[in-house]
Amino acid sequence: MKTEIEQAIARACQDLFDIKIEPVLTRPDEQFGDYATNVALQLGQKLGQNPRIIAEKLSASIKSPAIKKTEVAGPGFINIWLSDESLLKSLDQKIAQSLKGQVAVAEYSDPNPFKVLHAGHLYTSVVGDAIANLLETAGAEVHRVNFGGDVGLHVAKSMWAIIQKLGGENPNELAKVSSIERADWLSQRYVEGNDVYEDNDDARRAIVSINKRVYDLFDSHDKTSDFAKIYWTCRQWSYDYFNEFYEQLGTKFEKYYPESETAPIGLKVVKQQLKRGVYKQSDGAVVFDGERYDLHTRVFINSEGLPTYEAKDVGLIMAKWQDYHFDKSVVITGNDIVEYMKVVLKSIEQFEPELVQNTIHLTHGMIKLAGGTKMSSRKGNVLKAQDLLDAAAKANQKVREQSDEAVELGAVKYAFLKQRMGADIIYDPDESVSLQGNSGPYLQYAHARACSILAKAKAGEAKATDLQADERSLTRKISEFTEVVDKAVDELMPHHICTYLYELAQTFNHFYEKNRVIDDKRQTIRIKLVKSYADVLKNGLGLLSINAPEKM
RNA sequence: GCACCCGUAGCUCAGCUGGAUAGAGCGUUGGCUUGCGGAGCCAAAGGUCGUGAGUUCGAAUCUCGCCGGGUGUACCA
Repeated sequence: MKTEIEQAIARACQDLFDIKIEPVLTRPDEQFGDYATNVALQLGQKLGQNPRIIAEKLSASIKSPAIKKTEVAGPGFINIWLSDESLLKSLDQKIAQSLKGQVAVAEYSDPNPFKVLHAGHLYTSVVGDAIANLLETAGAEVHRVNFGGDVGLHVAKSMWAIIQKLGGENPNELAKVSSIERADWLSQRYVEGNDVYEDNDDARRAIVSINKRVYDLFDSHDKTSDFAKIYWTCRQWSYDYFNEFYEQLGTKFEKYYPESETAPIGLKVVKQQLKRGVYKQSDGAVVFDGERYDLHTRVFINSEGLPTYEAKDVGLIMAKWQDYHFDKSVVITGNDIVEYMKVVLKSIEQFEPELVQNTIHLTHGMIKLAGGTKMSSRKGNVLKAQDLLDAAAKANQKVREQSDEAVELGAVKYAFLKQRMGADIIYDPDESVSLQGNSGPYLQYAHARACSILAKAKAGEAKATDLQADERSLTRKISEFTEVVDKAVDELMPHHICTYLYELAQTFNHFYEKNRVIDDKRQTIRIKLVKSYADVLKNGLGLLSINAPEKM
């Protein structure tokens, strides 16, 4: 519908002024019609003529069967009203398959084995999943992947503390940790290891040596020594814990890229490109000279010959490229590594420009709890993923006096998703579960309510081609859905969906307040609208991976 | 020091490829009320869009300076 009108405007411009233009259609205030365009204002500048006069001429010559009338307003806007019939027809529009045939990779969450999942992981898991959904709904073949450090200093710190706790390298002692305790038990060990690393020289030396031993496990394919048994068992515990978490959230990864896999790839690639002059030696390390591009210079291989995070990331990116040859790769991380990522990508651009061109790095801010409540674990101020979910459950318990996982999860997800990604998020549990206001549960309830209406009335054949004012407003709003999805896909910004769904629910509630549906003489058309409304709510929430129950 | 991000109503945020009176929610104040799920609806109050310039017919939106906050800046991730 939208493109049809855009074409009609483009034709009129061509005929009248012999100018090729791609008109931009916006959805204005309802009083200004269904669509509006400012082409006349743009043309006015180009042609040096009064935009209002241009608008008048254009307005008279835009021809499309879908249009009921056009009007010139303000400095030269052309406002366009669709016929009721075509507005109704637009309810059946499908989401544009703008990414059909494309392969997309979405990498998000990226937790480190042996460590606890914090609020940032929860956030990127939720948003990443929604973004992957957007790519999927636009027709792309989407691969969800995850990255994490199963080797490195943090693992060595954990391993040191684990061995202390077990009274030596006694893998059999691990059996004493029950399965439900494992995740907490591991994160405790990391905290202990991290503490001694800072305070105790002997322990630090021991940890450094453990770090090497962990890398050696991979080189020697050791799965059977006592040390190896401890490592592999605990590593698996971590992955079990992650998978359980993702299952709870309703997201699923096709593949994990552990650092143990990407490190050798990165090392190899960086060494190859060192010969070609992309990277260079400096103070015994291998660096990329970012300063030539107004970026930082960063170390990719340290002076001991070990790959840094930079090289591991090169390995990761190359592995994804080899595995998928993607048209689009989306990486979602915190915004603290934005400068870092620019350097890594700039270096790769020197030898795989197409890969970098197809890569999009999206970043988010910190997740904080409203009211400044310190949910600090014993070390530092990390807000854990579970703390946040617990806070939602507690808040929900308080208002509804019962727990409902679909509602709590919907509340958290929506609270994260409704905000444009980029800046810090202040999460307010009470507000998120609240049944009034712009919240997930509000929309879930709105959907359940619509379903309840539909359950009471049979949908008939709706033949009406004219609409009453409130019906028209609702229809107009529902018909915006596919355009909003297009925009969200285009920008990879799920919050557009949230904003829209909330406005839609408000529009519906406004309609429903004054207009009877069941047992009204306009029942058939109204039921059709309620059905479309419920479908859009369900589909929209679905794009956000939020459940839309029929009853609450 | 330099670089990047952020600064819109009391609070939390939309709006940012420049366009018509800057919009929501929460909170505050007032109204609707035996309802097809009132978990709703209507209304009011509340804004120098951090600040000062510039570009433009037109700036919350683009450019520059300044102020405030955050992050990053060579062998951590």
